[in-house]
Amino acid sequence: MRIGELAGRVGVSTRALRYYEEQGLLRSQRTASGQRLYPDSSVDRVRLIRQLYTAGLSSALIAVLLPAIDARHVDPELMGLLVQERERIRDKVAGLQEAGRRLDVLIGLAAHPDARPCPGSLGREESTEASGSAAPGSEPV
Amino acid sequence: MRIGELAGRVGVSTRALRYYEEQGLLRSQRTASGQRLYPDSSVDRVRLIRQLYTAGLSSALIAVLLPAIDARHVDPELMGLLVQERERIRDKVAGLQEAGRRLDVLIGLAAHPDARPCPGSLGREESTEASGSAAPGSEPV
DNA sequence: CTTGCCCTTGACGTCAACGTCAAGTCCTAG
DNA sequence: CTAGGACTTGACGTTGACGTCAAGGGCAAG
Repeated sequence: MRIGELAGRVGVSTRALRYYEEQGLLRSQRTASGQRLYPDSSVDRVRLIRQLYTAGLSSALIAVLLPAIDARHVDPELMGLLVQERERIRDKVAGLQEAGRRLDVLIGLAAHPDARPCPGSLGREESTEASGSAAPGSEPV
Repeated sequence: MRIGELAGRVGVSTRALRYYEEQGLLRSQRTASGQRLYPDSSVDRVRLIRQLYTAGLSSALIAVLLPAIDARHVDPELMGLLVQERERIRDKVAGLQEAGRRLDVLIGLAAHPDARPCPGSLGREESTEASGSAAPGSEPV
């Protein structure tokens, strides 16, 4: 298939596909006149690329990752990056879930305006400071 | 405290703190000479801002969100954005976890090079296509 | 008074993943 | 043959959250 059809199937722009190729993430055959031709497998391939992008991986890392996925083999120097990136993803998930709970509290607040939310579930948790020297009132946020 | 101390405590740059103020996320008192002064509570405040940022929320949304958090009340027009953003976070978490599992497979692959990974756990899942018209060999990726 | 560090505003730079426009080529339908 | 849509490369624009540099003021120690 040509680039427009692939773009339409996956739901990305043709610009993006050319960009992926430029970054070494995607290859293509060419017709005699220079137009790109893709096999059907490119659909899944681009979906995988998108998935890695949305996981926050950079083009450079994806570029070294894809051959490892294809060969089902990682060499040790890549291994470090992989473990490190895995940890980053874990942290990111935790942060997202934490923020998600915050939003849930706010959303539930509107649904049940009477039920008081758990203290500290909306920020400023450890307010255990008995701040004595501050002039009360007129304190900024 | 002044801006440098706040930055040091939270672990962000002074530039970031001024940027937050510029975006309406953070306020400060000023000394007679114009230097910013923050109460201790700003430490938690900035941590909360960082958390919302890392959750992928924009400055604009955080700017309308923070007063709602403070007042523990959301008005209906904000409510829509909130639910929408909640859904976006949920999707993002799912995408991240999926990519995390992919990385886990690769990592485990290096640890146990013999155990064969589950088919499809490394991309190109539904390869159930018996592609008949493709010339075998010399097909691009 | 000077040294030195912290602070101020203003303005321009950065980076990544594309969007967008330009000028020309390819190809299919009628 | 011609219209028009799909394609090519090249190059510049965009966006958000800051980084960084410039030029100057504030302030405690020696």
